Amino acid sequence: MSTPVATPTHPPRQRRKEARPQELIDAALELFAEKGFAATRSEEVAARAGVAKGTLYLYYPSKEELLKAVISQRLSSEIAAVTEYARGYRGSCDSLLREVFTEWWSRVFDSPTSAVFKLVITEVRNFPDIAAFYRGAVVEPATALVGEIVERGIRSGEFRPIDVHGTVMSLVFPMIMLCLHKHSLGACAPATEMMDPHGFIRQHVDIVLHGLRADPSASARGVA
Amino acid sequence: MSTPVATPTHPPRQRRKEARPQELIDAALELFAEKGFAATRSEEVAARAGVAKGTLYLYYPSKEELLKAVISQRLSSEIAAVTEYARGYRGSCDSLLREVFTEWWSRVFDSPTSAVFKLVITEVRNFPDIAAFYRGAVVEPATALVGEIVERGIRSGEFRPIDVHGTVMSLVFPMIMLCLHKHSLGACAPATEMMDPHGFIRQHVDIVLHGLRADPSASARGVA
Amino acid sequence: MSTPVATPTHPPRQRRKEARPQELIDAALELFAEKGFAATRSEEVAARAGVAKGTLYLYYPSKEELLKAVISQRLSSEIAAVTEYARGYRGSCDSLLREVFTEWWSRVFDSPTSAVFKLVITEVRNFPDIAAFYRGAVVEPATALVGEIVERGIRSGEFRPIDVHGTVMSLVFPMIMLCLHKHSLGACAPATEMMDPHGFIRQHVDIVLHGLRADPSASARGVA
Amino acid sequence: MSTPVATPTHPPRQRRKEARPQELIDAALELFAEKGFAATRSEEVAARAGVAKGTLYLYYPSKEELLKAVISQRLSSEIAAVTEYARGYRGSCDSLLREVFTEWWSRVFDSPTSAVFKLVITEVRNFPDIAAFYRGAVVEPATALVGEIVERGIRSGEFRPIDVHGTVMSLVFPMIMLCLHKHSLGACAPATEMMDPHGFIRQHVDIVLHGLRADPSASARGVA
DNA sequence: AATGAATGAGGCTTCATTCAT
DNA sequence: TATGAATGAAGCCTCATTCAT
Repeated sequence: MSTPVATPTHPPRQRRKEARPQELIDAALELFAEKGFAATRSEEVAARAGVAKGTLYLYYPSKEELLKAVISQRLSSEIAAVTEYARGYRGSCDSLLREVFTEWWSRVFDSPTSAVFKLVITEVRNFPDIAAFYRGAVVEPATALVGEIVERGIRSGEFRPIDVHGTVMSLVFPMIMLCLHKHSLGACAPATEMMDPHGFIRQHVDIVLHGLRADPSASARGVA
Repeated sequence: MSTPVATPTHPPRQRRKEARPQELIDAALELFAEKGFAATRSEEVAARAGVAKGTLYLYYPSKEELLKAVISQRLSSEIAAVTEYARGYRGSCDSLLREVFTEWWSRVFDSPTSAVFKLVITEVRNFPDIAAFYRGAVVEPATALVGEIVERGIRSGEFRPIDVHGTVMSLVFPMIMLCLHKHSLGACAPATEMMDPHGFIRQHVDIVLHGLRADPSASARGVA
Repeated sequence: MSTPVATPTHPPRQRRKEARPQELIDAALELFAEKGFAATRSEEVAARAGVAKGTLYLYYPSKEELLKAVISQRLSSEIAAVTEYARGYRGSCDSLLREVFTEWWSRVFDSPTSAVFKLVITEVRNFPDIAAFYRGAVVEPATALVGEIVERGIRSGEFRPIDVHGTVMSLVFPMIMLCLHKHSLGACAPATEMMDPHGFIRQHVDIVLHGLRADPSASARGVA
Repeated sequence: MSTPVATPTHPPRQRRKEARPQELIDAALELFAEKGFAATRSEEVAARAGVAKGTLYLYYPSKEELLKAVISQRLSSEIAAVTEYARGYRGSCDSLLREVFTEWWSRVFDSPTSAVFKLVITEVRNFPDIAAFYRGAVVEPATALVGEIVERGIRSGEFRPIDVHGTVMSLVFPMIMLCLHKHSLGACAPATEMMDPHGFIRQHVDIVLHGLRADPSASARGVA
């Protein structure tokens, strides 16, 4: 029995102009990825960010603009970071690819960024702006980065000659799928949690790189 | 593949009511996959199926029941067909897996079924019923089918010892990703259409099976 | 004590597709003129027209379009009718003007049309479309009609030479003011109802026409 | 009419708080007359007065109180001034009326006061307080002032016997209409600006007074 | 006294669903 | 059985007002 108060107690107002945009984006990413953009009410986003309905609109002029901010904010920085990471690496393409994917995976899977993939898959068709942005800021740089390494490996004879773009997708697609899974079926209650995702990715990269290796006997024959 | 003239086109006036449910499901799958469940108006579904708004409700009691019908209808039959296809196959696990995936892929990618994956990814979290159904009717049988073949390959020494479940995912995930892509980014206008999907899948399965082989030189011998 | 009914009794639905638009326009005119466009809730309009909120939007796509329909619907027809009425009249300009204004006034003042003037005055600045329409469909034809009669009277020597456009306004403005008054101060409760409006207009036209007459002595001198 | 350089412009930093209420009222009158009370945001009023949103509420407890202040502030003083002006005038009623209306018109039309009429017309029905105030402080004194002059003219034989109240309206209504016009249609862009308003009013008063004269030939003699 | 971030009631509009025809 | 007019709950967004700074 708490002391009954007649006056409707307003939650204490906080002025936090600087922090709000990020808090709203974080809340929105969670909810949009969980329920979809259309099924998320803007009031829910505000509530999860700890503000009132109207406050959201002080920072983003509409729910749609919020969506665009959510998507553009997370991804570009990750790609840039990994590209930087790969620059100037010395060693075999095999080990560089292992490094790159391990790095990327560690940044993405356990972070909220993993949810962005679901959001993009789900919403591009409704918001063409997003398609253009995602292609230019994510798909192209990432494809270029990995594609160049694979290409180098083929030219050096480390990998057998094979379609480069397809190889990139063979490497990357399962990682994205795992992100999607995490935010869809994987988030549904009574799941026998599918193996350790980090272990899976390590094994997946290993299998693919194994499958890329130039056939030693063939190359032996070719060299001989 | 198309039967040019023979299809018995029923005159539109006497389209019999037995065809309606399937027409509604087809229309709904297209639209739900394109725009998402929440963003699709039930009137649009009716319109695409060629009936009036009210008619939809004579066949499905609510938009949500329609969604469940859409998802449950397409997938179970495919899995059953492929399982049947694999039963009693004689030959190497490598070639069986190539057969199975080729068969499955040819059934799924170019058919409306490819859209179901996007729908499931998008909507499971909002409709827990769907998660249960999808796990039981799709994930488990499919995983079991492929997993058993891989396991057999390992036991027979054809494949190197490796985590089975992970291997299944390495094989399957890119195929699902390609279905998702087809209905999201891939459907957005100015796309350099990513390679031929059938070619990609053939190469992907090849790379992975290559990476699974117990002894490269042995396989080289086998191939040679 | 009426029989209590548990089920929420829905008012009987009526299908009246043909009659709705006019009913909605009539309701909207009353309310917009009474409270102003911005202060009228679209639900009130619907309620006064005897339909539910959503029904309004089956006939007009937005509150603003409803406003435009309200304004354009009433006025054009009145002007046309009066112009028709004046065509082919034979007699003095003085008596023609009396006829025209009596006719116009009898059509407008006691009908809902009187409210349109308030609406136009109030809302033109917010909706430039309305200004263009009103000028073209009302101001210009009406000014032309009356102006031509006055001009004829001047040329024939029946009226003294005087600015024509100003004269038209001297005649018309009090009539419009009376319409405005009827829907503003005049509608506020404890009013000593200002004289009979019809009597006032008759006297006003009489005074102005009196004031327009060519000075008999002057013209006598001029003629002599 | 403008005093070019002499106006003591206060440095904006030390604009003293005594000026604020008038600045707010001026800003509010402009905006309320332009867009209507309901369609004007209180933040706009504050901005036009050069203060922040919150500051408005330090001077007026609500938007509605601000409206009442706007209306009551402007008009009473004008009436008083003109009444004073008319008191003790010696000469014909005809010339007194010309004087009075010229004086009143020169005070009102080119000043912000002209906007008050639109505001009253628009908002009385929503705010009954305003009706009472306006009747008592404006309509009655003004009617009384003009009515008495007309009455005197009739009793003295200068004007023909005619309904006094109606005559007052015949004189005054076009002036108010012109004020309304200035703030509605007249403010909409591509207007062939209707004649000079001052010229129009002079002619209008002339026509009406002409129409009031007891005997045209007598007046002809007077003029001649 | 002044500011402007924050609040939340309230209005416009959409759309799943119902039901008279 | 099929239709589509009608309904009203619910979501997006605005803005008068409050209050921490």
